Amino acid sequence: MYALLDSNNYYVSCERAFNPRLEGIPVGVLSSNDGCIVARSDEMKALGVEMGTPRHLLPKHIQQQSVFLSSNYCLYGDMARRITEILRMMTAHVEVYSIDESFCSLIGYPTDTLETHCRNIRETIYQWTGIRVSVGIASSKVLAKVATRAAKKQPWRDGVCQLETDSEETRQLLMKQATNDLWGIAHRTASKLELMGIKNAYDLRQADPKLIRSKLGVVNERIIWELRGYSAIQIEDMDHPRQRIMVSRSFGRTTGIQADVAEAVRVYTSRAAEKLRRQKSVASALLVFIRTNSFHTSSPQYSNRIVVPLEPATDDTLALNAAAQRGLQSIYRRGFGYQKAGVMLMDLQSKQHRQLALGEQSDYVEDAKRERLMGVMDKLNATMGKGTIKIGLPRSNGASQAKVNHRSPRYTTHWNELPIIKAK
DNA sequence: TCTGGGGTCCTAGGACCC
DNA sequence: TCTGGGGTCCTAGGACCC
Repeated sequence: MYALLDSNNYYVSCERAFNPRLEGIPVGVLSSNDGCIVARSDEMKALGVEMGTPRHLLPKHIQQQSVFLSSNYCLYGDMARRITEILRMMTAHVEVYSIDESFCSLIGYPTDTLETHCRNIRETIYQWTGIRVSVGIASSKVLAKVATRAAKKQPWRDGVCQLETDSEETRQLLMKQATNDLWGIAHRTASKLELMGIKNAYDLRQADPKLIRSKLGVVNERIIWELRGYSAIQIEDMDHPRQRIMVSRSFGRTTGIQADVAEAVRVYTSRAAEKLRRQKSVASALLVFIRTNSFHTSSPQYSNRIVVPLEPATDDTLALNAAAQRGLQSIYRRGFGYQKAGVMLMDLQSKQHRQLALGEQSDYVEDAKRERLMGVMDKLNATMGKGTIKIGLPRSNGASQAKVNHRSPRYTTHWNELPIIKAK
């Protein structure tokens, strides 16, 4: 059996845990550059605000009655770690699926105690972190998702819902759930299913797996088996080493200055390299891309990318940045207003098992020096704050710097941002 | 004026080989 | 007019997730 724990309106819940004044009013958390709404409180959902809406397109009356916050990933990430710790304490095995969702294996607990146990977990998380989670319990991940949805939507369940695979209750829920609300099925697949007469999750469960596989591929066939209660989907735990590492951002404002773009690429490459070293991998190739603002249709558009091979495979910020800058130079064109750049590290392998290139001679002395330098850089940046040590000349107020105008304090990770409470 | 970022897996089709 | 067949590997793009 699986339990899926899903935090309600996670980013908003984190903000509210530290700022009770945000309770009961529409709250939206914004994407980078304060552009789009990426998390909404129930009150904001009730106003009809859709996920991903650009903030500036919202009607005025909604803007006026709502509070908008820049995203504070430091805070959300730290709170997520605390929740995961609780889960590891209270269940046999935890697979972290995303920042606000984890699947827990409930092997070893008698079936009739599962719900009580999950209520305990839920209460503990609330007491220790102030975050409300919903819990769905079922024999497969897709059914657990369905259960979690019921736990959220049906108040009388009080946040926890356990589903038997073949019960009437489950059948009713599946019949009420449109296919495109199912995990793994979005509107493209849903419209294809509709043409085949499959409108809800129950229809899909009854469908012929072979037929679905031939028409829509193995991914959708697996969903049928999951709906029937068989476990058919494996997820990658978030802690597993990544196969690609990407860092990209929209700039705070568009720029036609090459140095601005070069700086962005340098900063993104450093970030990506840190992530690479943290998971103890090396990259054999790097992709750089740049693009103008595609929303400004009246301005000339340009977008390009290039893959730069890295030989030997490396995790060294300086080597990676040299490659990234070479790539950038070859695709940069003057006369455009750039809005976004990004760096992707590809063909990652474990550093330990790294293969030497043909004819490569490793320079142990030089390698060891670089290794130490990177180690010191990472350590300083980890203990003294991101960006304590950077490569290249420092520039301030560059165009690529993101706009962050409404960020809450990083309550749990930065002492100096704690609000000061004055004693009388 | 302001329009996110970072991932995964699967599939189809081309290149290439014998 | 005739124009093999089957396999592997790689890549780009589609679809989906939060």
